[in-house]
Amino acid sequence: MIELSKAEFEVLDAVWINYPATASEVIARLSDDKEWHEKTIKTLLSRLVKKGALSFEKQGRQYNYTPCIAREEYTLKESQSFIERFFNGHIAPLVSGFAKSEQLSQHDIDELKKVIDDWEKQQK
Amino acid sequence: MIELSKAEFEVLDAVWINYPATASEVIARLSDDKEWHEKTIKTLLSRLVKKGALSFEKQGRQYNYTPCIAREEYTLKESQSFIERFFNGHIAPLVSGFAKSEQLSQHDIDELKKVIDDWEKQQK
DNA sequence: AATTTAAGATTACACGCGTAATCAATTAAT
DNA sequence: ATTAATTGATTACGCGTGTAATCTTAAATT
Repeated sequence: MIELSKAEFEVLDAVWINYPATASEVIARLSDDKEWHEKTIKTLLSRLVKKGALSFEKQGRQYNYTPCIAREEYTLKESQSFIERFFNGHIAPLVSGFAKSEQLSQHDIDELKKVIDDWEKQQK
Repeated sequence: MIELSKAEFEVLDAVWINYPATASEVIARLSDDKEWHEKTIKTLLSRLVKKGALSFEKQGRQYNYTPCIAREEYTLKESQSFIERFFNGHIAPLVSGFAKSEQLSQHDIDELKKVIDDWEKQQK
């Protein structure tokens, strides 16, 4: 599995919004939430390329970056390893923890029900 | 929030099994799964103390370590920040990702249903 | 009493990460 | 044609982490 740092993921996340994307586009997308220096973001883009999370094509003197993995794929892998580490591979205890600490809204519950519904339909 | 590294968490996890626990007990508990050197584990115990995750009492020349936080409390915080980072604070998409990739067993579904049931009962 | 052992304290060290600054080269502007 | 600006490449640097080795001191053994 490609291992990304927190900051690297956030940059990749900005590319996922819409790609291919140039460095300046990524910098623009991040400028609202982050106080990162332009140079910092470019460093992170390079590291993402080096790690195989981004590819690029030259367009004049700029690069057009494209993710090498889908967001869903990456977050699934991360979720698996998270749940493995903290809950021995079982997802229910995580949800249960949220429930106990009153972190769940009716909306969350509805969404969860739908997930379960869909799962059961698909079983048949 | 106390920030623990992966290795630190695994050592703390071995203390949570049963405490107070001496260094040798922790080392013994970890020896099955891990190839860690005894010195490595002691380093991690010290770092956990320094970070305020463990406290200890002297017992002769040994220390008796006790966690300063409950496992549930720690994993809840970690889960929150994980779900915030990857799923914008919503838990259902995580579960949904598992479902789509066929990571859910009937048993998981049953447990999730129970969590939902309990939540709804408690709402009334 | 002297010596060995063992526990925790201190030190070590390379690598990844956050956070840029500087360098080199090419394009845009004058 | 020069010069200025901008892009990606390279270099920097302190801190955390994984992974111990060495040091110090007190207890256990002989």
